[in-house]
Amino acid sequence: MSTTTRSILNHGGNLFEDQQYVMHTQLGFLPNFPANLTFPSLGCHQSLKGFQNTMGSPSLSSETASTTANLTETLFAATAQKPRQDLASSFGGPTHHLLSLNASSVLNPWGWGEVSECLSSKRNGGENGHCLGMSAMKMKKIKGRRKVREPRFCFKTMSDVDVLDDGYKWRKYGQKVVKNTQHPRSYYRCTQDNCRVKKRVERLAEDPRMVITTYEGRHAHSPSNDLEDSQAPSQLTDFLW
DNA sequence: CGGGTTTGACCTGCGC
DNA sequence: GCGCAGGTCAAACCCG
Repeated sequence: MSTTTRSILNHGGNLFEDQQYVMHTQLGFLPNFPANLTFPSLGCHQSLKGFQNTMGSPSLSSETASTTANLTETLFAATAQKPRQDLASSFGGPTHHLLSLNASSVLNPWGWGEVSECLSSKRNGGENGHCLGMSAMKMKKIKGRRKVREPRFCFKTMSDVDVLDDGYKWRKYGQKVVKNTQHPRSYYRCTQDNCRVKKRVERLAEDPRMVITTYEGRHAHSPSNDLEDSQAPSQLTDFLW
């Protein structure tokens, strides 16, 4: 067991479950996920940056705990779900942080503007120095043509495995070496019929330990059997490196 | 044999 | 129009 894994287990031991919950929450995997996805102003990119900090740190400092609390806040806000007490306490974050969301945050739509901001961090001098997929300018043009695109969500995860088990079954349909990167980008599609959700997986050039996952679209089905399988103990270990 | 992966070719959009 | 780069296709291949 890695140091990171021990760290996670020492801080509640429920991180996988919560991470899975997080992913499901973000991507519309939950059956009651609102049709109009909303995110508070914290934004996906910053949220998962906080998550990454938590995952990557050998021990949870007050700062990362606070960040994680914000992240949790964000994610619960997205679905207006009741926050999990165990998660809040495990991260050392005051529970009231999770409950202090105002309605405007919940109702604040996470539109293309924020997606663009997230994806164009390189162009805008973002600290991560990588651009996930389409540039802001490109998307602007597409938007101008009213070309409808599925919502996208991106996040970083420190992992040895490229493809994180999110409860769904994916089929790889392409791989491409992106310019100025050492690692190829892989393209996946959901294998479910009538489900057009796609995801891209690549590793961060600056830190190959970090996996960048970008989801596009929303599942029109539940994880069902796949999710049950993914929650088997053996696969939990795989997921948590 | 069916399902998944690999990989070169092809398509599309954008900048010049 | 051309070249470049990202994204997708699909035939070949692999594996259980």
